[in-house]
Amino acid sequence: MKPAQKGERTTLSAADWERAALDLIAEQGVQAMAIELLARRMGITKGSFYWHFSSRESLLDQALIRWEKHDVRNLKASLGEIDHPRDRLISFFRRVGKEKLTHEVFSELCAAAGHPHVEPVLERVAERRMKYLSLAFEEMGMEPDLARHQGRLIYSVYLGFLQLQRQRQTPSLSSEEFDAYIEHVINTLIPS
Amino acid sequence: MKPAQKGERTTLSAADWERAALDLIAEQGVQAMAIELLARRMGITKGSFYWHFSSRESLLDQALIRWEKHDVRNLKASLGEIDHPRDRLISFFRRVGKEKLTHEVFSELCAAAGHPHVEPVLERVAERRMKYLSLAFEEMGMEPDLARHQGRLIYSVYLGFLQLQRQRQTPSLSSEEFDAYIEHVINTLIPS
DNA sequence: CTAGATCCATACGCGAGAGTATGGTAAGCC
DNA sequence: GGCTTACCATACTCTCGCGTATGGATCTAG
Repeated sequence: MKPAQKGERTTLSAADWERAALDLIAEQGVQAMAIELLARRMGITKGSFYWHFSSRESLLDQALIRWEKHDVRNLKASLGEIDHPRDRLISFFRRVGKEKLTHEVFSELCAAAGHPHVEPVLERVAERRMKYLSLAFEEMGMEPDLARHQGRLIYSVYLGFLQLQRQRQTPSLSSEEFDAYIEHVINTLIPS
Repeated sequence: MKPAQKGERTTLSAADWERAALDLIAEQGVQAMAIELLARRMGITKGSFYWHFSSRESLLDQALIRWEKHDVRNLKASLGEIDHPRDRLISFFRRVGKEKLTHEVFSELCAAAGHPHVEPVLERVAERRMKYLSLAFEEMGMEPDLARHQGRLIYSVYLGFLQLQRQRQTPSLSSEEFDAYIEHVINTLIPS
């Protein structure tokens, strides 16, 4: 057969399923990740799926692992390279809106906390992120306990923002209202 | 028949179904609110349900209305009576952990944002609460714009805290760690 | 050229949960 | 006592989504 033209059939890999799964999760949430729907989207059938994966849960696990790795890289990239801790914290907030897919997935994962396979992921991710944030505050001269609290606080603000976003109650992501709010958050929570 | 003894059968009302529904939502989330499960819990069958309600969605709607009313009363009671705005804001945070059922329901509703019947409720509730919060900041002498931002900010902190709670990542609700954190939040976000 | 491995299609079985159809029982009029 | 109405039980139908069974097609090795 022709080995890969327009919509030509080329053989799929497990990674393809995982990526498609993450796309669907980003759009409609964890619980909507149905394998037959995925199959239709990829122009294929279930038969393929159960060759690559043993069950729906296993796909979910693999997809989550993939996502988490990506998230770790993101964290290191966007926070690890900046040396001044204040800029690091600011960049953490500015990061909202960029890395769209990764972020939308995360938002849906938050909504699916409680799911046994999702919870541990969220736990690890939150732990990592809060550590990074707290560390930055320490480097700015805060005592460890204070820095830890401040890290948790600022991460909560971030999570709350995501929640409001899910409810369509954040000022549209690139308006002056939005910028003003971010400015306010930074001034309030990040010491100069 | 004896009109109401121990586990005696007495005729059920729509309100009973709504209360049971809210209980179930608090425990297992919106999507787990299945009518046959509810029926089993109440020692009854579906036949009853479809006499009182036309569909599952209509039960959900009624239950949400009931919850929202309750929440409005709560807000007015716990914030309206306190005259000093600073205490009002502090009480808003201390309120977490009290009013257990109402709070657990809210948490699950947040997780179910995106559901067409839930979203508008969350929207209204958030609007009301943020207004209340902003108003308190205004009364403390903030300019309106700043107060609005601060209201949104503190509400976000609250939402983020709920999210962490769903992930079992908050210091156990009555430890000194918890108190210290709350103290920190208050000191950081509420001017004296 | 042929046998095995790879990858996918088709057609089932099955349980959960919504909604329907219909009949039964108890209570209150007339 | 018969009739109506309120309330509930039983027994279905239907859909959705997971998982399985099985066979067909293509590719690669020997």
